[in-house]
Amino acid sequence: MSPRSPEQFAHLREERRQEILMAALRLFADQGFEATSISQIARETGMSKGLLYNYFESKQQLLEEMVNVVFQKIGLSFQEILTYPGGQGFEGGCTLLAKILTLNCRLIEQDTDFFKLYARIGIQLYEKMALPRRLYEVEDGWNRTIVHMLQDLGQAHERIEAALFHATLDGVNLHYLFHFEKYPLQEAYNRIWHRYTVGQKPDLF
Amino acid sequence: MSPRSPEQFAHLREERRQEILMAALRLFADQGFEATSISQIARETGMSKGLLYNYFESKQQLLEEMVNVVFQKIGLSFQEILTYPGGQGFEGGCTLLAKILTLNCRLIEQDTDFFKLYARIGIQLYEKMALPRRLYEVEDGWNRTIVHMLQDLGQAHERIEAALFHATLDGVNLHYLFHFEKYPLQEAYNRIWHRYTVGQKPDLF
Amino acid sequence: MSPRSPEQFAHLREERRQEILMAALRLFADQGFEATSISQIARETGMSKGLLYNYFESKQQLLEEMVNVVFQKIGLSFQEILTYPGGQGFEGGCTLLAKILTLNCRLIEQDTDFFKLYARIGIQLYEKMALPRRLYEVEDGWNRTIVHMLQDLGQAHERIEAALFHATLDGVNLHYLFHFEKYPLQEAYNRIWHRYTVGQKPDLF
Amino acid sequence: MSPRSPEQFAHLREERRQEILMAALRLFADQGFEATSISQIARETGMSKGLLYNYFESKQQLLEEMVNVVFQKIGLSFQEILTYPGGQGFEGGCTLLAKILTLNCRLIEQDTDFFKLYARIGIQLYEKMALPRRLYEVEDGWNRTIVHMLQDLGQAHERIEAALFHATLDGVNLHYLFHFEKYPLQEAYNRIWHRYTVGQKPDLF
DNA sequence: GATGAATGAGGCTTCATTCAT
DNA sequence: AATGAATGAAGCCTCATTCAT
Repeated sequence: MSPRSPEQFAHLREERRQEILMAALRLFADQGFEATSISQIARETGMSKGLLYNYFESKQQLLEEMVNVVFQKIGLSFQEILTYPGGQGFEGGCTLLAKILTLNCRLIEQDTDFFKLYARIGIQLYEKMALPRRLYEVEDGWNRTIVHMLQDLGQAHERIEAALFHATLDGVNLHYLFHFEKYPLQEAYNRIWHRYTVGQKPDLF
Repeated sequence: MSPRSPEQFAHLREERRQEILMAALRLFADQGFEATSISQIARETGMSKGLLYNYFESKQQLLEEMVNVVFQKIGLSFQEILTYPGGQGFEGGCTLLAKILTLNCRLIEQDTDFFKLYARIGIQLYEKMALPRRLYEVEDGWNRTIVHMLQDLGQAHERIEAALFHATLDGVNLHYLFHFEKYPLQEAYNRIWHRYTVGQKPDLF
Repeated sequence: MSPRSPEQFAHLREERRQEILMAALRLFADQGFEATSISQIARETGMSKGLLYNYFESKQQLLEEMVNVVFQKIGLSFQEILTYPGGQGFEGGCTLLAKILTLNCRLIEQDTDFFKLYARIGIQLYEKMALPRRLYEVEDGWNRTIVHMLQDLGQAHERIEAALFHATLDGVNLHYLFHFEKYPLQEAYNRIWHRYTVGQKPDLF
Repeated sequence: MSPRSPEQFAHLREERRQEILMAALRLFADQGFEATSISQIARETGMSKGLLYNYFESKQQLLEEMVNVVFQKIGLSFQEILTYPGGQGFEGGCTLLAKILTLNCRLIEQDTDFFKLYARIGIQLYEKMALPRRLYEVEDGWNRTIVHMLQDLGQAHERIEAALFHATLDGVNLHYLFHFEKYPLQEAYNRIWHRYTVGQKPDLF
C-alpha cells in the first residue's frame, strides 16, 4: 500500500540489472553476441522482452556495460600485478610469478564466462565498440609487467621471452576454456612455475 | 558460342564454388558467421544471391563446407607432422620442430583468414555443427606428435610440456592475429626453436 | 499534517489536471499526438506515469479533453463574436471587426500552442475523434458572423467575400505560426482593418 | 526461362517505386507520417512489408523521397510564376495573377494529396527533416513574386498586401482541403481576380 | 544457368497501460 | 494517492530463402 521508497526501488533495480548482466554474460560467452537474441535473454531471466529495455538502452549497450564489468573485474583483480614496478630481485620475481599463476588459475576457474567473453573480444570480435583500445592497454600492461618479472628472474632475451610467456599463459587459458575439466590446468601452471624458478621452489598447487 | 564440354562445365562450377568459399572465408573470418549476410557474399563475389543457392544449399551448409576446407587445408599441410611416428632421435625431433615452426609461420602469414576462422571455431563458436569432434581429433593429433617430438628432443615431463608447447604455439598465433605486423612472429618462433634445441642450432629465420 | 478538507482535495485534483493538460498541450502542439509519449508528459509534469492514469483514462482521452479545452477556450473567447446578430450598421460592423482582429491577435500571441493544436486539428489530423463536427460548427459560426459583419460594412457579394475574409484570417494566423516573430502580424491586421473600413478609421495597433 | 533484362528490371523497379510512393502519399496525407504504419502501406499496395525495404531504405527515407517529389512537382509547376521578374505593367500583372489562380486551382483539385502533405509540412510537422529550409525558399519565392505582381497591378502597400494575398491564397486552399466539394473554390478565386483587376476583366472560371 | 524481386519469420525496440507495493 | 517496474502488442527493419522469368 505504501509505495516503495526510492531506496527500495534502487535496490530492486540494481538486483535486476545484475540478474540480466549475468544471464547475458553466460549467453554471450557461450554463443556470442550476434547469435544471442534479446528473447533468449528475456527467457533466461524470466522477464518480458520489454523489461530489458527498462534496464539497458539497447542490446549493444548491454554488451558494452558487460564488457565494462569484465574489464573492471579483471583490471581490479590484476591491478597489483599490472603495476609491478620491477627491480625486486629473484625473490620478488618469484612472488609476482606465483601471484600471476594462482590468480589466473582462480579467476579462470571461477569466472569462466568472463574469460570466454574476454577471449571472444580478443579475437577481434566487436570491433565496433571503442573497446580494442582498452584491450590494448591491458595487454600492454601485461607485457611491461612480464618483462620486469623476467628481468628479476634473471632471464635473458626478456622482451621476446615475455611475448612467449604471455602467449603461453593465454594459450593455456584458451585450451582450458575449450577442454575444461579434462585440461590439466594446475599441472600446466606448476610446470611454468618450475621452468622459471629453476626448480628451486616447491609446487604451487 | 562454341558449346562447352561437360568437363569444362564441371571445371567452371568448381571454380565458382572456390570463389564463393574464399569470399565467405574472408567475411566470416573478419566479421563472424552471424554478422555476415548472404547479400554481402553475393556482392563480394559479383554473383546474384540466387546463384549462390545453386552452389550451396544454405548459409549453414556453406559454413560447414568452408570449415571442411579449413580442416582439410590444415590437415593436408600438417599431414606429415601429424603422423610423426616418434622414435627419431634428437635430430629427428629437431627436424620435426623446424617443420612445425616454419610451416606454421608460413601458413599463418599466408592464410591468415584460415587461422582466424580456426580460432573462432576453437573459441567454441559454431557448436551447432558437428565440428568440434574433428577439432578434437586434430588437437589430439597435435598432442601426440608433440609428445613424441619432445621425447625425441630429450625433454622430461613430456606430457605436460607438450600441453605447454601447444599452448605457446596457439598463443603466439593468436597474438599475431591480434597485433599483426607489429608482432615479432619470427623472433618468437626462433626463441622457441632455441629453447628446445638447447642453442645447438642456428636460427630458423 | 493538518488533514485537508474535501474541497482542498478537489481543488488540488483540478490543479493537477490543468497542469497535465497544459504540458500535453505544449507537447502535442509541438510534436503532434503520435510523436508524444506518455513518459514525456510525465517527465514534463514531474509526475509518475502511473499518476497520469489517475487523472485521465488513456492517452486518447487526454487528447480529447484537451481538444475540449481548446474548443472551450476559443469558444468562450469568441462567444460574443460568434453570436453577432447582424443588422448593427456600419459602426456595428466596424466594432465587430475591431473585436475580431484584436482578439485574434491577442490570443494567437498569447496562446500560440492552442492555435497550433487547432491548426493541426484543422488539417484533418485526429479524425478518429468525434471532433470534426464541432470544428464544423465553430467554422459555421464564423461564417455566419462574418457574413453579417460584411453586410453591415456595406460589402457586396458578402457570402463569397466572407469565405475570403475567413481564409485570410486563417492564412495570416498560419503564417504567423510558421514565421513567428518575423511575421508582421499587427501590420497585416491593420491592413485588413483599413481594407474594410475604407480608411475611415485610425490604426488598431 | 531467359532471365529478365536489366532494362526490364529497372522498369519494374520504377513502377513499383511509384506504386509505393502513391500509396504512401495518400496515407501520409490523410493520417500523417507517424500515424501511418509500414504494414498499412504494404497492405495498401498488396506487397509484403519486407519488399518495401527493397525500394526504400527506411520509413523516414520514404517520406523524404516523397517530399522531394512534392517539392519538385510543385516547384516545376510554379517555376514560371516563381521567377516572375516584375515590371510588366498592369497587363503583365493580370496575366500573372490569372496564371497563379488557374494553376493553383488545377493543382489543388488534381493533386489534393500533394497539397495535404504540403500543408502538413507547413504546419511545422517533420522538422527533423532538412526540409523547412526548402519550404522557406519556396515561400520566399512566392513573396517576391507577389510583391512584383501587386506593384504591376498598381497596388499600394505592396509588401504587406503581398502577405495578405499570400495568406488568402493559403487560407482558401486550406479551407478547400477541409471542406472539399462543398467549398466554392472557383468562386473564391474569381472574387480574388476581380478584387485585383478592379472588375476590368471577365471571370476566370 | 542466372537474376533480383518477393516472402515471411524473426530480431530489436517503443510505448500505452496495468499492477504490486 | 503515488511510484515505477512489468507486460505485451505492435512498430520498424533484416535477412535467409524461394520463385518467376
